[in-house]
Amino acid sequence: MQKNNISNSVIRRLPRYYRFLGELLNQGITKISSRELSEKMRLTASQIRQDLNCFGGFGQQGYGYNVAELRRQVGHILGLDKHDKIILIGAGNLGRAITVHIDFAKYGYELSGIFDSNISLENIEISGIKIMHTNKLPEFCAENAPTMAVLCIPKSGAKDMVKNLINLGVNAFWNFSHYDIHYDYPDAAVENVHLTDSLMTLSYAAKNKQDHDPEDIPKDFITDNEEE
Amino acid sequence: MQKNNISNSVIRRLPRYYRFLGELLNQGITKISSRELSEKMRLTASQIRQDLNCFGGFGQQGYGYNVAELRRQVGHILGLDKHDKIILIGAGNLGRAITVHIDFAKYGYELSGIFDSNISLENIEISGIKIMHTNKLPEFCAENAPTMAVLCIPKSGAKDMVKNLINLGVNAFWNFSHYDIHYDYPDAAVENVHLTDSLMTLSYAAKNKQDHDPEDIPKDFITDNEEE
DNA sequence: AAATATTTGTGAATTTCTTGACAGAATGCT
DNA sequence: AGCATTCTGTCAAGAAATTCACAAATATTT
Repeated sequence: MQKNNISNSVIRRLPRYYRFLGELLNQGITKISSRELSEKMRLTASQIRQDLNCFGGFGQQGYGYNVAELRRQVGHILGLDKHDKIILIGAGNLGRAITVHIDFAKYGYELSGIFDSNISLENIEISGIKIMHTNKLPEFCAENAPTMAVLCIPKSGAKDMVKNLINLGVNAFWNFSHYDIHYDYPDAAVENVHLTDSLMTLSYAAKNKQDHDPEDIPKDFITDNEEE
Repeated sequence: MQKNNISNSVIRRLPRYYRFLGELLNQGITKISSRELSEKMRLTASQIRQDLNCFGGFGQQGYGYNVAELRRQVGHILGLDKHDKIILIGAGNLGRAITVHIDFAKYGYELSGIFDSNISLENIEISGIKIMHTNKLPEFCAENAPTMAVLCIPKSGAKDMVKNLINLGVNAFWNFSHYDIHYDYPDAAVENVHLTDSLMTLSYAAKNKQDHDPEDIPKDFITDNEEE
């Protein structure tokens, strides 16, 4: 079904398709054409058709796309129907905010454990999950086999933690620390989040908005209409 | 100095350059060639030279780039030396985490106010800043003239809030809500943050890692070596 | 039932982005 | 001081991403 080399550009757009389709579904819209969707998402109809066709022909000529079915398909492509277990390491401000703010279940993950190396946090509950000390990780992973970890720890402790987790069978990392996992483990699936990059990009946009023309909004900034 | 049409691809790379240069500076490295930097950042030397030359010739043939000076220049391009005021709207979990976790001063912004519509949060302090009720916004903005706002509020209240803020002189938004500002205010500078997109992209990578070849890591995933 | 409207999937054209290659300039070694 | 080495800035080639254009298929109207 899936052509073997999907470009990164396409993959990065899939979550946005998924969100918009969810929104349409909430609004009770059952079918949509690439043209209509392109207007809502502010991109070209051609791009939408190209993107979707990397994975198969989900549409029907003369009709368009069935919203529910297309969303299900995109979700499947993204692996949102896997129902894997995920753990979170580091129950500081960021870790707690992510625990509360991100609805993991909505994206096919079960947040099954929260860990911190600070013994004084042990047994404190966040969103109904008790924080465990990191020395409980081997036991927990042997029992629950989580495949993904959210890293909300400082760079200093990250290297050892990743080594540990890799050995315990975790091979995907949502990495809010600034340690570069790929340098040591090129085979792990890694998504680095650098919120400050986003802030700096905004700073650039703000500066260049003030200075000159109120024209040419870079396309990536025109975006997003959504649920939640 | 700045050629008028800098592509979005280049702009999105600037924060990463800035981070790496900061790291080099911390390590006491005073000069670097595009080749050396390319090895550290895992991209081509040609791209680095091409990118930097969009903004001017910061290097010297036979020598390379002066790290401190280049970092200062990139910071200036990004507008990190503006020292504008920024406010944060919505003191929920996410808002509090951002307040504590993001070092705004490091990127040229002074977090000067935190606002929430929940009256019971009034006067609670986060990172030394007292939460104010949102009805204090007009007075506060008249006095302090913040130019940027971090939006940590639900989509439902976002539209009215943005309208308000625009009228109060705020024209840049770090938008964690899922309301699409650009639909109504095409001239505002907006950076939308969709953490769940990042999670879904990771899900895709994790799935396709398990399934087949341990080859072809998409280039965007190989990344980032950093301070903090 | 035929005619007209839509709308997809796809190959080709176009545009954008990245990489390669090298002249010219500065460095540092002997 | 001369010579080999390093390294930038830039132009041109190559690769990748996006858009255009249209045939084939379905839907809708008359």
